[in-house]
Amino acid sequence: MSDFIGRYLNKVDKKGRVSVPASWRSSLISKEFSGIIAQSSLSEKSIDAYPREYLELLQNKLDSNDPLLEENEYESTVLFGGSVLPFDSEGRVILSNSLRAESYIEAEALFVGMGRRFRIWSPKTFDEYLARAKLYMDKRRKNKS
Amino acid sequence: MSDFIGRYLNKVDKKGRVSVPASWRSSLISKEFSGIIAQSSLSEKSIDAYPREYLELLQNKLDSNDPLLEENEYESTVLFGGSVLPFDSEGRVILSNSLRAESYIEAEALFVGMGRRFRIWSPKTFDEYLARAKLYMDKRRKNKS
DNA sequence: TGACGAACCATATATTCCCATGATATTACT
DNA sequence: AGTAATATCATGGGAATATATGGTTCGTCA
Repeated sequence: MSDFIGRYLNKVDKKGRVSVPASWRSSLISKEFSGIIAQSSLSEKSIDAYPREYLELLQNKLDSNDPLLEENEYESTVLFGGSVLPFDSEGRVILSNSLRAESYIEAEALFVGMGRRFRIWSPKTFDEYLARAKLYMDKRRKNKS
Repeated sequence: MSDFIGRYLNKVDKKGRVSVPASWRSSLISKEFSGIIAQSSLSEKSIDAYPREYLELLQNKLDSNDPLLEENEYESTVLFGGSVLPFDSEGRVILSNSLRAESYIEAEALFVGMGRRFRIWSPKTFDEYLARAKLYMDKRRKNKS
């Protein structure tokens, strides 16, 4: 079930193209669509990414709700209103200018697995995040007893 | 399943024409009708849009209710009273003056997927909406435990 | 006959595909 | 084990194609 594991650093070329880690691709390929769904992360300066199947699951959940309720509209917009990034023939995707700008990604993109989904970071921003995460984990470890 | 995913920014020419994202068109083409059903959103300053099939779904839902109830009458009028916007030969639709005025759309139209339907926004108005939506989603994320 | 809308045509732009190269890892062989 | 042969993957550039966009013409209806 955990499709996206590990950390991969790839280059972004001047067209904005970047290779998606080869070992992840099989989880991102289906008959209907091959590629990733991406959007600026709500909580971090990074790109949230997931397979399209993930959205089908959400769709099922949303179908049983009232589509005209405001909260369901918010959800639909945020989840489905991201970017669709199809693979090119060598398994790359194009990160649009806005996606790159909002995540501070320039020449290098760091793919970080999160199980069912993954994130794409600028290496530097990720380092800062990691430092914060470690601090949090440390505090948590000491409080617990 | 989820036909309308992603976000596309297209230009509106002086005749009010705008291209519908090519990847969405196949979901909007059928033998009976090719184009979109659109109307000013009830809740937001945007245009609600969907394929004609979407109306069949709603029809089924309404059929299970009492047609003589006042609220069902309202619903039918609003949902089925939208504008019919057929494609021209290159996959564009014409946004009427009133549709544009009510959604503050001028030179640019932003198509935002919502799964089974989509909305057309002025970019600026959408930014404001997205901020609100993110706030809601963030609150929701934190409440969950 | 003039305004309007619909179809048609032309071009610019963006996207996708295709091929070439280099790097790295893996396997095979002596 | 050491070295050669092979395969996989990342990367880069250019050509071909699809799409978006803008303009013009034609017909219709008021």
